[in-house]
Amino acid sequence: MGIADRKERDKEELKERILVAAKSLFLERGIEKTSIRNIADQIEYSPGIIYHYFKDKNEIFHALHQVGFQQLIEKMQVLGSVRNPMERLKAMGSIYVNFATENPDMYDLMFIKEAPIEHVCSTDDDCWKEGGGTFNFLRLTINDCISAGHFQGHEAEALSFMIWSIVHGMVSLHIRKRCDVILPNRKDKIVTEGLEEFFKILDRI
Amino acid sequence: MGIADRKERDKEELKERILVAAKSLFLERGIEKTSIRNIADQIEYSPGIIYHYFKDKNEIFHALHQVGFQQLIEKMQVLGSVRNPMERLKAMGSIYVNFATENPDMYDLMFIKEAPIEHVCSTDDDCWKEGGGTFNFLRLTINDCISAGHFQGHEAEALSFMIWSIVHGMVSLHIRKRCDVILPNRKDKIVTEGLEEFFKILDRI
DNA sequence: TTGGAATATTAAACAGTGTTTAACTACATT
DNA sequence: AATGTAGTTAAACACTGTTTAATATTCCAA
Repeated sequence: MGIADRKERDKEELKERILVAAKSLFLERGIEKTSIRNIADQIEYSPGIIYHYFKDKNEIFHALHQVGFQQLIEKMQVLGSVRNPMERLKAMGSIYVNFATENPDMYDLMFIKEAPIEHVCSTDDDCWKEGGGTFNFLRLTINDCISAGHFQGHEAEALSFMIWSIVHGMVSLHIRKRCDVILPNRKDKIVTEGLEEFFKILDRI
Repeated sequence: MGIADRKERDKEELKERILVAAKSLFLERGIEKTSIRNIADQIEYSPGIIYHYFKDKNEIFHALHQVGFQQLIEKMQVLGSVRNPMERLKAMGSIYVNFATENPDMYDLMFIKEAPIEHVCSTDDDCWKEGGGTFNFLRLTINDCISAGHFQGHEAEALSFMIWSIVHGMVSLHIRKRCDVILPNRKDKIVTEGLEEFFKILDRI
């Protein structure tokens, strides 16, 4: 059935165009100021059409945030070549912080905004498998570190959560402008400098 | 001039009533779903009146977030009695995490939301002195720890920022529901458990 | 006590928002 | 050519923050 196939492709194509439009608008004006009507204007369709492809606005930004996770996971690929688990952990921290610094709006969407996670919570199938995969990778690395004799007396999962929180905390304070206002003179460097302080601690554990 | 005084008091009173209404609405439905009209309804005035007391919606929530800082700073008072700087640092972490867990919406407003900080940035007088005071208190404690021989080789300010980020990271991942979805089984305990992992590290430094 | 100035308050409008509905158009199949 | 279906739209609904001009209310001096 070639026609049904073509129709299917057309549907996918329009869905993709909606996503592309949503992404470009979102990256240049933020989530709040990207309206359904803006997106519709960009793709030259009427606003109503968007609801035939996405349940609501949250679903669009959930789809977008998945693109962000693909980017992040891809960046993490190089970690396979880092043998020493402690070095791997550090490299992971650097990649994470770099990703957030280079793609602040995407990071915001993935780890701070409520919109995409609300969509996950309301459709309870696979619970944030994108983010879950990333966290699992961290947990495995921590396990390797423990096997290599580091982090004695620690509990792997809670420790992984805490270490994730270190990098998340720094970049989210930066993204949500609490650095600008508390350390205005070193606001741009403070995240990487904070990361170095974290590395100093890792060097002794 | 008694009359002018009374007028001044009346103005202050209405401003206070706006704030009280805003706070109760905000705490039960969030910032986005608290509209100027809702607040006006609550105080039984027309919506326009609010703009005679506050420049815009951001200014209202900036005022509210200051109330939150007063609460936090008050909770921090007991720290004066903790002599050992490392113990003081730990106690500070516990207070911070408890505050965030008990007042998640207030914490969100103070450290995550964009609304109040945007107001700070647009009116550039005293740059977030509420938050600045809290951070300064942490910095002083860290200095005490360094004087007592801890954290050798570290740079005080960047270290303070990183340590702040540990607790902020944990509570903000929790508040913005990334714990629910990644560690659903231990979602409520994970923050205090993460804090314990942090304490374990402090015990060796 | 009354008139006028100043202040407080409001209704109405503006330009936008997400979302739903019923109507309409275009097209593949019979 | 007629029919059924899928794609698309215009219009409406109930909201939003904010500004405006008009209206009440209050105060003070004459």
